[in-house]
Amino acid sequence: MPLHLYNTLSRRKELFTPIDPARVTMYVCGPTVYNYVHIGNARPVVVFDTVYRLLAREYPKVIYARNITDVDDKINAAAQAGGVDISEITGKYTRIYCEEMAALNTLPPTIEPHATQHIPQMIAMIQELIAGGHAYAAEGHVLFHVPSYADYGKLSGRAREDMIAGARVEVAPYKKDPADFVLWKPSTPDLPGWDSPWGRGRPGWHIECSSMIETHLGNSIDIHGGGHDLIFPHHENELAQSTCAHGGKLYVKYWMHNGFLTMDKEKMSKSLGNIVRVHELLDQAPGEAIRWALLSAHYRQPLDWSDDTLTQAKRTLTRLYTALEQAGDVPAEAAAAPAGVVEALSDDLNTPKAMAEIASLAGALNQATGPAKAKLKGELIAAGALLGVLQRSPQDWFAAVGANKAIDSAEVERLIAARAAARAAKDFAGADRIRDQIAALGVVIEDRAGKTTWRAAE
RNA sequence: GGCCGAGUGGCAGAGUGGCCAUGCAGCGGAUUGCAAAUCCGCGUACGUCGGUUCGAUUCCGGCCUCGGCCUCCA
Repeated sequence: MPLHLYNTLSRRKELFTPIDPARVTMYVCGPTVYNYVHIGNARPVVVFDTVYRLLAREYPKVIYARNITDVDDKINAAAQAGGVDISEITGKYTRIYCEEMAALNTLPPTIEPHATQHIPQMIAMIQELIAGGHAYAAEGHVLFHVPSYADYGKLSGRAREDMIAGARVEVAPYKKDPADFVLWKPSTPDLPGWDSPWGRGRPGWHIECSSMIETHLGNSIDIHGGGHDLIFPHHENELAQSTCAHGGKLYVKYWMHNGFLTMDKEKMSKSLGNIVRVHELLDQAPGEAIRWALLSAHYRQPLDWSDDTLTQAKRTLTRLYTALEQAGDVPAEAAAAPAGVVEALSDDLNTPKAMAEIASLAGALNQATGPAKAKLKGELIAAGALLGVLQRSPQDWFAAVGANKAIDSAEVERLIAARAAARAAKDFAGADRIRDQIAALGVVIEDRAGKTTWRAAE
């Protein structure tokens, strides 16, 4: 089956046909860098990394941009609270973010544009919007005039009347229409700002993404992704301003939004304080296990996070790596990912189904003999590559699982040798006692093919 | 209030108008000195009430419960 993706705009799965097959473009909203990210923030990154892998398999050139928002009131607040320069905050957390995402086996995007490096482009776009009658300056602000775009509300499925009726925020006096949103706002001397035709100020949130997309990807792009909560107002506003700035040209062909990660069924968010940070989880499990856990539910479904989620992911990966390890006597044959896995992913990224296929593949590998074994091994690794897992040696995996435990490997080896001696002497009671000692160290041993191997227990 | 989504076996989580998801956990067996790993087998799962149908967890309608967005937010 050719690739189908669910489009938020049409509310249905659509056949994916790129605007230009020679240059497929995807943009995903990245983080505001003012603190460590939580596991919910990592979900879209892993999801769209998987989309990226799938696209790259099919198209020769895929340009994937993921931005860094490095100008924001929260950054200003963090800098002020710490008594440091803003760049210190953004630099630190950008670096940490990139490291953490890499630990989740996400490929680096083609481009990681920073908002502060696109101020002139933002100003230019705002000027075009003013010239086109879609925006106006007022009291140092520039606002997008929502009634100037007839299709406003189409993406989020909101009627104007409902929005006005539901408006809970006091409307700023300089707004011509309550729904108008900020493109540019004035800065005080102690805040970061740039000179502009409207005085010293800084950009509004939505214009950043529109501008970076225009700069790096073009007027029309294939896929725009992000979390569900970005549909309104962020993506709705982006859609309005970009479409208006480009004379009505198509802005995004496929809008994709991932569902939320919840904690006890409630949205994980910094404001609720129920967050689990990625760097904390990386102390508990390899990034690969976190990735597997994030992909274990379909991306549009909610995923409730618990300790058990991660434990199960670890166990499943251990089973898969064990299958690879047991096939260690044959080299992996160069193979393409099996059709079942590709089919599942092509159906709007059905990762749970792809995982089920991978599990059957591992089962088949465990039973295989002869040439089939090398082929299945290659297929399992190729399938894993599409999901961004199973790309290391089983030994590396077992070591990584035990990495957060202090295991004295020399002691383990000594005990294994002692047990081997006891077994050779048919002193099984003694051998079992030694095995209990080994287990007490948090180590599982396996006697296979005349050899004893060991790995860390979970 | 408006818009959107969800309710599947002990847990996680796909999917389908009639037959198997898959993984973890559990039980039984094979294998093993015993284990571990692996393999085989097992368990009357689809919120609720109606409707359509030869047949519905799957389609339609009502209801209940939960969550999200409407304000910064992945």
